[in-house]
Amino acid sequence: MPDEDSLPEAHEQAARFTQVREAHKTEATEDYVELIDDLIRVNGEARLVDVASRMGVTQPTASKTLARLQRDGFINSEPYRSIFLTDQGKTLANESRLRHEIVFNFLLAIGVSRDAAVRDSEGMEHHVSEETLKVFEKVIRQNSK
Amino acid sequence: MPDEDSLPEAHEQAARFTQVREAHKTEATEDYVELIDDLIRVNGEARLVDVASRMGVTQPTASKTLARLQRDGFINSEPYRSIFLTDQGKTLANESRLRHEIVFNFLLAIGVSRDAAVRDSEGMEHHVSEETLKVFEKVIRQNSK
DNA sequence: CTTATAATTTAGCCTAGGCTCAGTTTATAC
DNA sequence: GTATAAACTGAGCCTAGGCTAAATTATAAG
Repeated sequence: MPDEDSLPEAHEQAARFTQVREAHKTEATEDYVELIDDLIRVNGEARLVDVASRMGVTQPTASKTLARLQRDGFINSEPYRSIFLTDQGKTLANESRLRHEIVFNFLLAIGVSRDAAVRDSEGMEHHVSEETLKVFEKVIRQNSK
Repeated sequence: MPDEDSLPEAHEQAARFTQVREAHKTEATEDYVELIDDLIRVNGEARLVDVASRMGVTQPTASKTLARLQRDGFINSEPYRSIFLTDQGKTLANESRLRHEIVFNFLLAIGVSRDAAVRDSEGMEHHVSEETLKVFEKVIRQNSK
């Protein structure tokens, strides 16, 4: 039961929520470039139809999001053609994949089932700070010995 | 380097992203009721001005969100008066607080600093499944021995 | 080589959640 | 008890990210 002292300072609490909102803004971008990178590796190219079906959205929704990614310099694509990552997009995709893998392997390491780890790492990866990520890596290393 | 087999089935991958999007929809609601509950405990009442400053948004933004929470049955409030949680709101606030505390204590238990734990638990709490939460609790118990 | 199908885009609509600026209501201070 | 300040609301705008329906372009089949 919290008492008077139990509330953090308003501006600190506000800063945290603001930070979470910032993270949300980049989530879609990260998820899309990560997926596009996967599709290129595995299929040789990334097509909108696959992006849409794997993101679980309709094609017009994927199309609109991809237009934003292009506007912001993460991808390149000609109308009706397949999608390419820019250097900026590749960098973000690599960072996202690494982070995703660390969170996933960490969950496995502490005993979470493969299924839940797959599901939870998708949402968690965007909200883990560098510091926490380092701790996750340490736990993974300890467990693999 | 992924090969042909490395992509999950499209419908499974889609289901995960859809699930994360669902979680996002309830995030704001959970954060607001949790905060309102805290304010009532500590201050005796929850006022919009405090909700806004602690969420890090302007008063009109908080006002609009609170209108939605009222529409959806989580809070009650008369115009220009303070905010009360409905039973549904209280239930959600309790669940959110519990979940938040588990994630926070788990991060501390594995060696994350207090500051980072405070920050990361805010974003992570909405993306941790029941199964993973149980594992987190187990780790907390092991560490407190 | 034409026709049918599949992929992509465009247009238009919706909700959530940000914002500013202006107005109204409530509380506070003389 | 009235003036000022603080709290709250309302109007209107923006972006992101969902959707459907319809048009366009590219591809495949005969």
